[in-house]
Amino acid sequence: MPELPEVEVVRRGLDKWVTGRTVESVEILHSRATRNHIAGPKDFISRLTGRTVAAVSRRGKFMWLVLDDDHAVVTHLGMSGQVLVQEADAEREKHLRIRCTFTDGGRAMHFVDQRTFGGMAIEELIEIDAGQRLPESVLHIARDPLDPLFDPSTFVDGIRKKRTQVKRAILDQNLISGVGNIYADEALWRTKLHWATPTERLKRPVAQDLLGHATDVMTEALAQGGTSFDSLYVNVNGESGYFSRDLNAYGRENEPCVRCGSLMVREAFANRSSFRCPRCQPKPRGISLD
DNA sequence: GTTACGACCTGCGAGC
DNA sequence: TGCTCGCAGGTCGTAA
Repeated sequence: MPELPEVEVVRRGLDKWVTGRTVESVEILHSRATRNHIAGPKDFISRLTGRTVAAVSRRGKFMWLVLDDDHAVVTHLGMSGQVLVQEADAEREKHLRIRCTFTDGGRAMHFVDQRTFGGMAIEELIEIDAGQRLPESVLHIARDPLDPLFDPSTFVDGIRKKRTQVKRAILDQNLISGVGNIYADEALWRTKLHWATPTERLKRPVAQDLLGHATDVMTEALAQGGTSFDSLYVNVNGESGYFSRDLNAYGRENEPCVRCGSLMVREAFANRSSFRCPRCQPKPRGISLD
């Protein structure tokens, strides 16, 4: 889980270290890392070699290196992806998948991914409204709450029209992007909502409250360099963030709720885990979870 | 059109 | 000690 704050930390690091530099060589060490580049690894290498990085952009958990030819290197970290900026002679990581060097002979860019859910692909940039350009594979992703053009009313109307559980809704990247399992649990805890609350029962103020808490928790996490449970979540220099210390729900099974003291519980949710306080976030009336 | 769910993938820890 | 199994979970394709 790299979610929005962790991806933004990486984007800022890449913007600092890679923007303005020209790619000298590209090495692909695991073909799965470029599986979304339909034309194949050789085409990926030939398209990227010699190109200059003009900027680094992001929407939700997707980020992309804007190239000087109206294309972009779309990057998703998946569950365990890292983009590191390493000294050219640094020792290679065990799970190094893609390596780029630059013509200035400075630090190289390493895409490292243990579980290979992440990857890179080169796509054409497409002009959308507000003069923004997005890669095609990102067009369906909703704006994230840190986007200046994010429209809260679109989210509130959208979630109330859905017919699903509230946690499924806020994990839906077509409705709101950037939220993953960790920040979904934190936002629900702050809003005192059970994860299975039907979206059609959400009153407008509650939906607004949920959005506010989701935005707050991700903004706070970003200020601390993101959340880190282990060495998988790091910035481009390989350093971890500190927000895990401030989590109130995620990963706190059998620990006292910091609000009421009840023991937090972990429950199965959509092939993953969900953490909640049984007192602050009671099961909605009339809902069966069997 | 919308929602739910399985598959993908690897490292780690628990249990035997 | 070594093996098996469950778990972690973001996205996509498919089924309902």
